[in-house]
Amino acid sequence: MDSYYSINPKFYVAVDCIIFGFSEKDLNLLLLKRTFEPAKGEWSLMGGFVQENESVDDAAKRVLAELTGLENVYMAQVGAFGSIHRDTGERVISVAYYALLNINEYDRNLVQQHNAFWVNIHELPSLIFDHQAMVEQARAQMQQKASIEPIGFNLLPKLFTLSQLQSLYEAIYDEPIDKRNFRKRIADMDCIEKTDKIDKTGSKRGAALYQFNEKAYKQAPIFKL
Amino acid sequence: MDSYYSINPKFYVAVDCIIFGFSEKDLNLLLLKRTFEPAKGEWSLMGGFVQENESVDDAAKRVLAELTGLENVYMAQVGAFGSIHRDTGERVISVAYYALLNINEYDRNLVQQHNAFWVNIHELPSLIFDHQAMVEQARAQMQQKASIEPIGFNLLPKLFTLSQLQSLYEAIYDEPIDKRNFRKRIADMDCIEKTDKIDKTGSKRGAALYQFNEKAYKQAPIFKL
DNA sequence: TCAAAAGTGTTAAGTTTACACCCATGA
DNA sequence: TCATGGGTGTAAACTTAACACTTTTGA
Repeated sequence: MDSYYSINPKFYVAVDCIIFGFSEKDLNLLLLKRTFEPAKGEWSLMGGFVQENESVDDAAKRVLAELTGLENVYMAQVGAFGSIHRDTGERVISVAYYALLNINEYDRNLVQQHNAFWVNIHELPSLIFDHQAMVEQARAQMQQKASIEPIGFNLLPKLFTLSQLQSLYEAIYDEPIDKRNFRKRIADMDCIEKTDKIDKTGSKRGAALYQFNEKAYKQAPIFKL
Repeated sequence: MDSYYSINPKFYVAVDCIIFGFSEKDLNLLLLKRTFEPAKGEWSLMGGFVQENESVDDAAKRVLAELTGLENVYMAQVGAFGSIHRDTGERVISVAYYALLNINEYDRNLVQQHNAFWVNIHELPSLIFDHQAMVEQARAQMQQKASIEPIGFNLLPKLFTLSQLQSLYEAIYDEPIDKRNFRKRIADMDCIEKTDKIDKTGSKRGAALYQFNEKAYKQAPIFKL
């Protein structure tokens, strides 16, 4: 049944991952200092080629797992990048995805093997090809989505303090947030609930630990930060 | 220089177009009743395969022009659709785009040759493959974008009445808008300006014709509807 | 003369912003 | 005892939403 299609050309299709982590009150990206061609020695996103036996989404998940050892990570598609000469080698059409993960949970060995490093989002190096455009679009889309859907929690531990959550959103929006107004908004959302646990590591007094309640969110999918 | 890539498979890459028009107070899509395989006889979006000598964006423009005869049409990418069996023939990865055009300006002959028809968005037939998902995503993205960027004007003639503009936004949001509140918001935007022309076709009294001022928008890119 | 669309302001409700002090504790 | 981060409420500014009548004119 290939008769309708076979006059058309075929292309390499890649996926590239914009991997966000949150640490030290800033967003970070997991980037490769390439030890392989093309563009050996330069910085790039983690990427890989789509294979026959996987969907494009699955390819992105596989590539992320190859670098981090993680599965079931939150990912969202940024879009397709299809300029003719975007890859300096051969023509490759790439689909970019961003991933949000807890920066304390990944496979250090794999990351080291790939010569990958967490880089503060305010100190990004030049990236190969159109990877900078991918990062910019990912950042804008993630920011937009984080304001109306509870995706930010993927960047935090299961239990977190309100100060941590506030710092996270300050990093996402890249602007300061008023503490009292922030806490008022949190209090209005049923899906963020206080636990009886206390974090003593961040302050002398100790801060209440909160968690995101998935079920409560599904019952009342209200989220605005 | 293909040595790094050649172990990887290649794929057909297609583009599919969600073509929006505005008529009779409703959004419409330009759809094909297919006269060709695969899925002959069924309804689908206009699509085509990416070629070697064009970017993916350019392929989308070309495919749109093949059907409508139009160039310089507003288009935005919806995203890549890459399930393994999304196309029932061979594996095809498709990138969807939506287009916004003035429903009075297109090449009737080309459209007829392709057996394409404008269909009210509330009366869409079943579509092949994952085209319905493409339409839903396109609709959501267009709605979101139309609220913060002046893309809606692409669906109207250069000169339009405020009633037309209001009907358009009611169609985009699929909900009624208060006339006085709407006109107040328009009055606050420098980029929408009254001309000295009057439309006499829509009412006995006649209505002032307005136009979008691109330069004014660039100087003060403020838009909220 | 009347039907049909154009045009026009005000008020109440709700949302957002700005802002400062006391608390608990470990060092 | 004091430095550090945790925790709390109110009032003003702004934005949004609700609402009804007069005007013009061609049929």
